[in-house]
Amino acid sequence: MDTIALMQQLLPHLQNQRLPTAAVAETPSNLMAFVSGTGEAALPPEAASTSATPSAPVASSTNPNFANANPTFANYMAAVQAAAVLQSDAFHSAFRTPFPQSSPSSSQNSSATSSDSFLTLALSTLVSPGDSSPENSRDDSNSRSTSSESTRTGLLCQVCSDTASGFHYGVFACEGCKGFFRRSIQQKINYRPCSKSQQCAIVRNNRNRCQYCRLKKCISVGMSRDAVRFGRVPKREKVKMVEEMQKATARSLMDSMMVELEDEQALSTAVDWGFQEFGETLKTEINSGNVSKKCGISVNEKMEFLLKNFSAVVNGGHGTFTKECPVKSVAYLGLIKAVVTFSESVRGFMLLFQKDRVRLLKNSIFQVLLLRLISLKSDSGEYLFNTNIQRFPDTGAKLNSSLVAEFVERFRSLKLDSRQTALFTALVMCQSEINCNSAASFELSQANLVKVLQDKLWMALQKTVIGANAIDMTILIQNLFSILGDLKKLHELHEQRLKEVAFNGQLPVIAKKETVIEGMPALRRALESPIVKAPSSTSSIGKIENPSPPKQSVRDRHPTVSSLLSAKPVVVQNPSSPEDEQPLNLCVKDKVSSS
Amino acid sequence: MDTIALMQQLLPHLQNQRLPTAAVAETPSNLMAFVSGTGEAALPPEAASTSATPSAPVASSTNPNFANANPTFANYMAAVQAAAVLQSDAFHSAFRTPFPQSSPSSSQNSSATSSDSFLTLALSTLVSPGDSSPENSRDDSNSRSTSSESTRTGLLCQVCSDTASGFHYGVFACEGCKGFFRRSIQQKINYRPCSKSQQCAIVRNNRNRCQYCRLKKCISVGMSRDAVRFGRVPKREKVKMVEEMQKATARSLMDSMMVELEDEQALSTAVDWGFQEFGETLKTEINSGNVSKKCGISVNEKMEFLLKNFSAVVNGGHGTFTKECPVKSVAYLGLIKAVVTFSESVRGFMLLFQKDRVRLLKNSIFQVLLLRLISLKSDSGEYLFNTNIQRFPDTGAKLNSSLVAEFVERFRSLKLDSRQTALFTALVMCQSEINCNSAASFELSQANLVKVLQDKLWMALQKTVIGANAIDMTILIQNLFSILGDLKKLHELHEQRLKEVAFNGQLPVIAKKETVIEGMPALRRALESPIVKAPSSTSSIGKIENPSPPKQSVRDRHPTVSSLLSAKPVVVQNPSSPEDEQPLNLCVKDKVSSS
DNA sequence: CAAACAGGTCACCAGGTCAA
DNA sequence: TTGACCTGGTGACCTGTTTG
Ligand SMILES: [Zn+2]
Ligand SMILES: [Zn+2]
Ligand SMILES: [Zn+2]
Ligand SMILES: [Zn+2]
Repeated sequence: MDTIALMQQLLPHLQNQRLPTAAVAETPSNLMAFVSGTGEAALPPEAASTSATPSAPVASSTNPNFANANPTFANYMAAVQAAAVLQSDAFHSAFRTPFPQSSPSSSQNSSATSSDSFLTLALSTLVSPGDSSPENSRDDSNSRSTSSESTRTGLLCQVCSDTASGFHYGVFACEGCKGFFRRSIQQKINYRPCSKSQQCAIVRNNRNRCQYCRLKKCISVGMSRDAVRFGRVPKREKVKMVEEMQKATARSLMDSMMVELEDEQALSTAVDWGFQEFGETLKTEINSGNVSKKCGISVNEKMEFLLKNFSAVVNGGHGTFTKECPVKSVAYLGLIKAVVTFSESVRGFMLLFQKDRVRLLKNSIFQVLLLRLISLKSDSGEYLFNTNIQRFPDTGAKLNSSLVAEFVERFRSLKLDSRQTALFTALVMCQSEINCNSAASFELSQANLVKVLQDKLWMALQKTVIGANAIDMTILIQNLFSILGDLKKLHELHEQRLKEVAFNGQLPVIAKKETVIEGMPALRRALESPIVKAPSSTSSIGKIENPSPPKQSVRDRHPTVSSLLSAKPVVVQNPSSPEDEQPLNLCVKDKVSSS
Repeated sequence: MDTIALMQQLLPHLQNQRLPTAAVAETPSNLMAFVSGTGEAALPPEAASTSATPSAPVASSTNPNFANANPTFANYMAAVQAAAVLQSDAFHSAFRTPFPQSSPSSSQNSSATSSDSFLTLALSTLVSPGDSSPENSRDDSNSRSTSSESTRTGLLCQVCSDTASGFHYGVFACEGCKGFFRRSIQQKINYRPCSKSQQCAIVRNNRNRCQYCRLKKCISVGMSRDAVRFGRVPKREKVKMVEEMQKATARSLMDSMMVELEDEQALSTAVDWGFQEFGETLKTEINSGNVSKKCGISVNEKMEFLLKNFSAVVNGGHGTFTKECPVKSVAYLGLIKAVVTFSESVRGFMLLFQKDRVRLLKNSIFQVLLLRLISLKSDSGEYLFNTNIQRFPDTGAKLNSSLVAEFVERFRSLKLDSRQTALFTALVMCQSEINCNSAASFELSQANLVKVLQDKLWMALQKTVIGANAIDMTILIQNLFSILGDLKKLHELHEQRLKEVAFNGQLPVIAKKETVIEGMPALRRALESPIVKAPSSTSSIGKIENPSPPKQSVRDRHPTVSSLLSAKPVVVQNPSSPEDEQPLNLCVKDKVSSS
């Protein structure tokens, strides 16, 4: 099965992991049903649509998570699941627990369709489950009962948050801190007094970097030679142990994040490396033909094809709406994997729970891909992705493509270097939740963690633009975030719309545009804002062909497409007056033709 | 010091006894003492051996590569043990537990005498030690003992594929890459961004050519300051590591084997070539007088002499039992060397570990020699080796010789051409372990390799007999394997018996024949099977002169001499009815005379 | 006893050094 | 600048001792 082969190619790091037979045993019928339907995935949309009715109950009965998925989509789930079973150990955690948040977030998300499970599933499979809550150390059958028993209580070292081996010198401590403290008090060593204000956070990863602060932490948590406790411990301290553990867990996560983000230089460098790595992977993926099997077309066309179909393919789970080249969702797995890999290069990101990482990625993958694509350069330094607004023939794609082209122009006008682009992309990824109204569903600790990460990334990005027009740059960059969020929404909506059109056989695109935008409150608000002045022109929104309503009033507290695109796509000359009257450029065709 | 580290791994118990830690007070001086001892290890072995800690340097001086260069019996045990250390990737655990079995195969082998050391030693010497576990990539200019010894751990630098010195910054890395990465993160170095597309391959030879790509590779393989691991490696990880290493080794070995055997045509051609070379060498060897110094006798007589005495000479390690012409064992070294050379012409055979090659050759050398001898042809196309059943004067040799004659007749009736004979011989060589009950002692990876090699040879051989009587040929060839195995056993037993006779000065050959066969369960079963019907004739086995007990019953599950020789020596007309009543032809004289 | 911890042990590694 | 070697640790296990 070529799907398996593809997965094997895409997931080399999972190759050497053992087969998760337990997981297979857990959901045998489930998998069988899925696998049996895999073959249909290769069928063109027409054939798949004919079998929609009979196979729909099958899909819903096999897995409740995909209840309202269309049949073709179920086939893709099958392919991915089968491949995941074969390849991934992460399949355990991805499927052992009920699916993280397949329906709640998407249902809350106003613009999200109910069939984005392919992306969710792919991300859940590809995003390594290594977060802090589950123990990654104990997975094998350790024969020793004593050590595993004490370890399994989950006690953490009060000094470094590593797994504690017991109660040493009056506190729960790991073997390392125990030995360190013993050595420290045996030979009365005076450590060098710490170069950085004696306030190093001590976690497992960095506990050996500052002996001074480590000993300080040891003493501060109460380690003492006098506090030794011998003999068997009565079970009266169980409760206290658990409390300590949980407190230590929360603290250790934030400490780890702080430590991880301590070195701003390292953060930037790592992101930069990851972004370049991402670019290489992307080039390879595009050239490999997974995206588009049409061999004759250029790289630029392939990229456009990729972007144009990404949401439809990934969310819809079937081929593109055009008949020219049906693309399977699995073909995009390599792209998803590349994004996941890039996310892992963002220091601190891996400290988040897998659930949150998946959500962030799900909300930002289109933007991240777009940013990486439009910043790709050839060896000679020229952009590989060149927008041509007139390229897309069908009217439906015009709005979307034009917006993309607009964004590309604006983005490139910033002339960000490699590092800045990488940081910006990372920031887009970590801020993607902001544009969704499901932000409240973040639990507190994780929200704090994400906030810290965002702040640090933003700080790092800001420091790269110190200079003459730093303020202008900052404002422009901020604007770009909003543009991106709306672009993503528009893109998804658009693709969904076009899909419907393709199925219905009609092309009421222009007439329906109003409806499309209706489903998107923020965007609608942005679109309506210039019309506040002229409410009579509300109906003219549909007539995209000639929309030049003068933008007015101050920038919205939540700047959106309309207000942002109204700015000149070149470096803003006068950033203090962004309210300049500008035409609304939702349809850029007019603008291009006029300018 | 790598020597110390290696020896510590190999001999942890010695290490424990050696360090006089009880006398030393506390850690710093303790460490100093230990380290100072380490410093001495850097001295050459001669100097170090005079010091207080001589064990490790002495052990290191017994480098197996030099130890087995001199094939004397005194060095034999050392060579085998050292070779075992060299061969086995799992030598860690092998020494941790009491050494499994120094030579289980030879002791388990029922027919092997305790004095087959000459053959083993000769093979160990002649078989080139170049197996796959040592690194073939490093052939240039590294005369350092340290690198070659630490190579034995089998760990390579994940950055440059040089020999890794340990687990540095989260990955296995060499000293060079470790230092490079340390320097890179200490001083925040920004290397010049690589002139050629940032895709330099980083290997040992060119790792200093592009710092940019080297650092990139370091990061991409996961080097990080956060990933450092201090202290002793946990047991589980070490075991896992060794497993991974073995798996990787096995996988690469299997890959190499597959590649080696990919071209079936080349395989056949090479074997054919080698077999012909083998024949030429054999002719030269026989004519040289090494085999028999009696100059007057014919070539045919020399061949018979060779065969007749081969086992005795080679296994016994002294001259023949006859006083007429004492032949030293070393005279047969040329033959053994010829066989070894032939084995090297079998593609893929050199990929096996030396240990296994030696074992295979030891078990098959007689058959291989026999096959080569009986298929030797003069320039005019006539067989050089002609059996004459009446030729052997002493009664003891008759059984053996008769069986050989029978086999020759049967084998030649197949009318195999040169290539087929060569393939058959190679197959015999690679399948020789099948007939031994020590097959279970093969470690898995090597057994798999041998199996692949066997399958490929068998496939190549089968493809040469496509045609009318392909099935018959196949069956006949399969039978020949079993005949050969039993022939070898009989031969060895016989020679051993004769040796005893020679020492005792008696000739109770016929009377003892029963006893001889008693020591060989499989053969005894075969011999007794026809006698089940007539148990009274058990004693008549000794009377080889007139043994025609009717063969009956079905073929044994392990076809042996009796059942196989009972088939007609011509092409089987009716292979579906092998149970046909046939006379037992252990002594072929009767049969030959009757037919 | 068995559980649990202080202390010891020694297989390991980061960082420094210095000749090439 | 590189990397083989050295120094100064580090921490996973082990051993001996102290308690319920
Ligand atoms: Zn700790
Ligand atoms: Zn500090
Ligand atoms: Zn290296
Ligand atoms: Zn380079």
